[in-house]
Amino acid sequence: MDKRQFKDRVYTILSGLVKAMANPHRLEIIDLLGQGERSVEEIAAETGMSIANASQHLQVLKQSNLVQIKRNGNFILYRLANDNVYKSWKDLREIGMESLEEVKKIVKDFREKKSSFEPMRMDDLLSRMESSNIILLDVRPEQEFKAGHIPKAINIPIDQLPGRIGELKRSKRYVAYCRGPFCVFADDAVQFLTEKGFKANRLEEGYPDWKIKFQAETVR
Amino acid sequence: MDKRQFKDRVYTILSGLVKAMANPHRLEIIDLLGQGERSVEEIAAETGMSIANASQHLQVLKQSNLVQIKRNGNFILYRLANDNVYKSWKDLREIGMESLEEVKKIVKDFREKKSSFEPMRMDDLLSRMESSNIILLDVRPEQEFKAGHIPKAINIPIDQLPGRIGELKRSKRYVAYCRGPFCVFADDAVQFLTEKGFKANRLEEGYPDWKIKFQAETVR
DNA sequence: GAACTATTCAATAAGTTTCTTGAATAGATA
DNA sequence: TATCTATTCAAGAAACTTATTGAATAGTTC
Repeated sequence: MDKRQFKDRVYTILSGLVKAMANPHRLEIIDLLGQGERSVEEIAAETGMSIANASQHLQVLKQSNLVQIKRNGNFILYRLANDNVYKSWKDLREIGMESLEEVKKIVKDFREKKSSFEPMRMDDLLSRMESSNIILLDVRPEQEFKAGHIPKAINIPIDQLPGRIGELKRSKRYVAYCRGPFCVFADDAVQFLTEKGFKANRLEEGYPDWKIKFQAETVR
Repeated sequence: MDKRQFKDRVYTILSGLVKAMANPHRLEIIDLLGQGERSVEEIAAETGMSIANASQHLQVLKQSNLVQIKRNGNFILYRLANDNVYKSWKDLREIGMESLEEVKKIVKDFREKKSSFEPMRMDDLLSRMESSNIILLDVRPEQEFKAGHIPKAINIPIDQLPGRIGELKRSKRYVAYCRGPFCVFADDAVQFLTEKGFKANRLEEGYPDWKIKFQAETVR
């Protein structure tokens, strides 16, 4: 095998991997599976796709070794094959968030309606949490919180927030996080809390970002 | 704009970015541009493509904001738009190197003909260089070495190596590196040095990987 | 073992990507 | 201003990708 053949083969295989990610639905699936395993039905419901279409896209991801399956009763559960998959998605997402004006604008416009405060970055949060009166609020569904969360966070799922507002204190600043930058639970929480007179920001990143940043070694 | 519209738009734009990377030639171009800027002609020559085809692929990368251009005399020079682009490619590459058996096998088979020693990882290298008698050997063309290299490395371009073998000492161990894991200059160097009775390994990673790992702050 | 149910498969039509060829362009040099 | 040269554009054929539909499957539960 000569140099050119070697390169052609390697780059062709790797481009196959990239092609498997190169679809809006499949990116959304990868982002969702960053939360933990899901059945085809759940994936279809959360992403607004038909079941047959979700299944087809999941086959593409499976054939490229980006996801793996496990049977549980009547359901087949899909999960990301390893942490590198989410890490790659995160990097691609960050190119978009940092250098595509179009993405920046859409995200900014969408959030502007929900909050006048800037989102907080994870690096800032961790340094501020020590000394200040910040409370970290995980607004994902209970099951996801139980599967893993940022230390010291309290869990009030977004749909329970109106009923549990009494648990919160006006003297604190609340920083809400959820699944990632494109998850809107945190934006909804910030909007609701701000309207009720609380101090609230969203965290730019979500739980999976914290996990790959700080738990990489322990997870392996 | 509702939640679903917001997500559809963001994921569609980001998938456009991923699609722009989802081609073997374009991945090779990104990898090459990790070394520094290049003209269309140089890119075509180094990757074995026709000029028209290289140009067409460069247009795709440019339209997705992955590369930028600069005119220099008669030539148009292409370069990566920012460090995140190489970082994303690196992560995708690493999924392949770590979890695609097919990639692992091709790389292993190709290297086996060149060397019986395992490649050294960057993390190992840096800890060993202090105390041991390792010499780091950059076998890229002189111009690339001058544009940036790993500290303490000496530069002997692969095509000058046979003529300059007298500069090397048999008491040392030589660790050769070049552009990245799929660059074969280092493999050729290791093969040559081993045949001449020197102790030599290749470094798994290349210069751009060192750069984004250790120079990220200074470059920004 | 029968019935059930989540998931996959197969076929199709519309849209997209790729490479090749040869012509066109824009900018630099003389 | 004319010439030169690197790069881009345009057109077309072949090969992929995608969503939809309805049928098939495989594994579980009763």
